[in-house]
Amino acid sequence: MPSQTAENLYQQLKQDILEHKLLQGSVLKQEELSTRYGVSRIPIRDVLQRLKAEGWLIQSGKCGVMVNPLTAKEAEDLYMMRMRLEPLLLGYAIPHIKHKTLGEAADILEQLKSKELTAQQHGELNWQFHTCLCQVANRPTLLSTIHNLHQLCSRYIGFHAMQLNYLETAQSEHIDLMAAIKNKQVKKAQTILEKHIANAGKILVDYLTANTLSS
Amino acid sequence: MPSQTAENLYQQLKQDILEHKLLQGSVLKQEELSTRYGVSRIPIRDVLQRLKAEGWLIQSGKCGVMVNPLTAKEAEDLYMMRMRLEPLLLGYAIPHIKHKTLGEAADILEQLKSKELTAQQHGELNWQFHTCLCQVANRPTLLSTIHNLHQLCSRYIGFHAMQLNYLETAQSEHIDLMAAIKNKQVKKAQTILEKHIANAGKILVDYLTANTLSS
DNA sequence: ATTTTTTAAATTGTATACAAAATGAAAAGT
DNA sequence: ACTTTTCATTTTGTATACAATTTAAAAAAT
Repeated sequence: MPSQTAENLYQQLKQDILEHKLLQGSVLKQEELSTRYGVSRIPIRDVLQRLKAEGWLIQSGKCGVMVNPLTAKEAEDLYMMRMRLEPLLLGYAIPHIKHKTLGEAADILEQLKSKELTAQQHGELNWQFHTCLCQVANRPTLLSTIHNLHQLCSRYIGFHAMQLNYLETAQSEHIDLMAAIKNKQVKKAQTILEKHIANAGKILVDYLTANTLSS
Repeated sequence: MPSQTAENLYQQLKQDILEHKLLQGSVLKQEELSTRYGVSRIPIRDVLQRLKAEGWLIQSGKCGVMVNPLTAKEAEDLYMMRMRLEPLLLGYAIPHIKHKTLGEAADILEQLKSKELTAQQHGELNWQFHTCLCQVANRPTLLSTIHNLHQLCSRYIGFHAMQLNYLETAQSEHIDLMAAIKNKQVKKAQTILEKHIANAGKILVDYLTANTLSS
């Protein structure tokens, strides 16, 4: 096993980036992280490599890594990709979705109604909703790519109050989506999902550009 | 800098996977790699983490990594993703493509005609052709995702003689693509590219399933 | 004043060494 | 014969220590 502590370290660092405890654009020193998380530099290095490959960190200068700054452009790219990939996965999944799975999805949707969710909780539930529906697709490569995109997107969600009015529309789109899936209307479900992601992306990108968070 | 030797090690390992010097499905031991490449286990670990995140290696059992086996399913996923993402990037790029860039692309296309190319050389040229056209899009996030997909695909290209008849059709599609780009016909260029990738993917997947390389 | 060069501090890269865990084979039990 | 348990071996995980590189700050030169 990648050793429970190493896995924890990975999750912890990611969460700290999500919660802006590690600020975007800040350069991370291995020694610093080492003392911060109470481990030596080797497990830190392992995690840094992974997070760099996943897009959480980027190279800073000749050596050194920094927390990938949030930009409207990256947000747009991430949503554009999700918009094109998630319907594909859903298409594979639908033929294998059983009533039981739909029930589970509905449950998660219910939990998503709560207004008392942190950004991570919201992101986590949202991902559970999608995985719940898509795990039966049995497409590990596609799934892991999409999972990574989702995670990176969650950095942007909950950046400010922005998500409040977004949640309203999202909920009704999710319900439409569930209905189409139940009726095995693949094309229709894919279109709904595509538009759903496009909407969310547009709201986000507009917000980010309006707040001139660099382009 | 990620130290020239570490970067070399990364490239070397990738190439050895491409050339089947490290066999698909084989479990890699850190110590073994350490002696094989003449470095200690630390740089090996760094590279393993990265290759795992990029999809070259996967977890094997509780600990240990193995060379991700080639499957028709993965190939299909990779091509499906490229099919949906590359036209998007091309769309961003076309408005910024100048005559000079088109000339460079044509040069690369010329080199691609050669029948005396190894699988990697072919893959490298193919990527140069696409990057050459798409770098002006100025979309780093999208580009790096696509780059990774390309690299993973190159494991499948040149798996056998299969690519011979593929190359013929690819060449003419590339020419059509160039023409559409020159005339700034964004939609048309995107459609050509999408179909081009779909074709290549279909040929590959059919070949792989026919040769019953697990599904 | 501005640029270049030098130089010292900080930081990463790597090796060695040891601890913890996992693997696999032998032994014991059923 | 087959399963379970035990135990030795292998392999990974981590810490410490040192070398090489990079950074940036001070000094020198234009």
